[in-house]
Amino acid sequence: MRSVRATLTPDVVLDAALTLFAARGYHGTAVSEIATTLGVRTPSLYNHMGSKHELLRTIVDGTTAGVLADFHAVVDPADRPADQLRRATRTYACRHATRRREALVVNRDTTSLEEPAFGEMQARRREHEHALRAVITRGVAAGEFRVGAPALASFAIRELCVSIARWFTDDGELSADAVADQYSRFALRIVGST
Amino acid sequence: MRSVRATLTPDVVLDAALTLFAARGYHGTAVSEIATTLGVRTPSLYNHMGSKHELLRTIVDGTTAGVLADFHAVVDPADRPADQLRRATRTYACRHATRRREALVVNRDTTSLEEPAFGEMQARRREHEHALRAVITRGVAAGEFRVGAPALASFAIRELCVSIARWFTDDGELSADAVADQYSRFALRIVGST
DNA sequence: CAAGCTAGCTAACGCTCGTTCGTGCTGGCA
DNA sequence: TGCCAGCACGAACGAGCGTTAGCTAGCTTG
Repeated sequence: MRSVRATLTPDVVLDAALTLFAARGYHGTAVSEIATTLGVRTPSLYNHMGSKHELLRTIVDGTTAGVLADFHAVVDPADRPADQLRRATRTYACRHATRRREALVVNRDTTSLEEPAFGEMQARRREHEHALRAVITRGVAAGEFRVGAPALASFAIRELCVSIARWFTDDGELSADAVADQYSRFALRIVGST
Repeated sequence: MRSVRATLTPDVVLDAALTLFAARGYHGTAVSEIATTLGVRTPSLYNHMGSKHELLRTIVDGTTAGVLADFHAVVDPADRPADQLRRATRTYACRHATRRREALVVNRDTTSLEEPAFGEMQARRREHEHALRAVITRGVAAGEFRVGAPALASFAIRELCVSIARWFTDDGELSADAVADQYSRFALRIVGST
C-alpha cells in the first residue's frame, strides 16, 4: 500500500511541467518553478524524472503520436472525402480545445528538442500533414471540393485547428464540441465543399 | 562620412536579434549568440542597445503598431464588408509572408514581455481583433456573410494569416502575393461570403 | 523490533546568463 | 599635427541555471 502522502509521482511532475511550459515556454520555465508549484524542493523532482529535456520529449512524443492515432481512428478510407475531412478536422480541433497545454508546448517549443527527438517529431508531423492533404486531393479529384492549391488549404486547416489552443477556455460560452463543430464547417468551406 | 567599417549599428543589432529570436525564441537566444552572429564580442553590443528585453519590446511594438496602421490604411469605411474583409486579410496575410521573423517573435514570445509593454501590446492586439470582427458583423447584418459565430470566424481568420509565417518561404513555388490572395479567398469562404 | 528501502532534504557543483567597468585603439576634425 | 569622441575589447560581477552527491527521516516488511 502506498503512503498516505503519495504527493509526488512521475505523472504529477509531468503535469506541473506541462502547465508551466504552456504558460512560459520551455526555456522560460525553471525546474525550480516546477518544484515550487508542487510544494517541494528542486532536487526532489529528480527522483521522478530524468531531466528537464526528457519532460519536453515525453510531452511532444505523446501528443504527436496521439494526433496520428486520432486521425487513423476516425478517418474511414471508405468514406467520402467530405466526411473524412469533417471527422479529421473535428477531432483535431477538439483535441486542441481539450488539451490546450500540450498543443501550446508542441507548437512553440518543438525547436528546443534535440536530435533524434526533433527528427522523429517532424516525421510524425509530416505524416499527418500528408494524410490530410491526401483527403483534400481526393476530394478535388472526385469533384467534391473546389480549391486551387490543396497544399495551401491543408496548411490552413491544420493551423486553424492549432490556433484554437491559443484562445479557447473551458468557461467560455462555447463548449469544445461546439467549437470543433464550427471549425470543421470552416474547413469544409475552405476547400469549397459542395 | 562614416568609417569604412561601420558594421555595427542599432539597426544591425536589432536585425540579428530578430533572426535569432525567430529561430530559437527569446529565452532560447543568448546575447552572446547575437554577438557571434555579428562577429563581435558580447559587451560591444551594449554600445548600440539598452538591454536584451528592450530588443524584444522594440520588435513587438513596431510590429503590432504596423499591423494596426496597415488595417486602417487599406480598409475604406465606405467599402462593402466583403471588400473590406478581402483587403484587410490580404494585407495581414502578406505581412506574415514578407515579415516572417517579426510575426514569429510576436506570436511566440509576447508572454516574455514585462509590463507595461505587455499590456500595451495586448491592447493593440485587441483593437485589431475587434476591428476585424466589426467588419464580419456588418457583413452578416448586411446579408453578405453567413456565419454562426462572428467572433469565432474572426479568430479563425486572424490565426489563419498568422500561421503563414510558420511555413512560408521565399523560394517556394508561391509568391507572397499569391499566398495572400489565396488566403483572402479562404477568409471570404469562412464567413460564407455570397 | 530490527533491517532496508523510498524519497525528500541540504549543500554544492560547474556552467552560462545578462550586464557593467575601465582601458586603449582609431578615425574625423580643428 | 594634436585632440577628442566613439566604440570594441578583456575582465569580472552577481545571479540563476540544471544537475549530482550524500544524508536522514519514516514507512514497509520480515
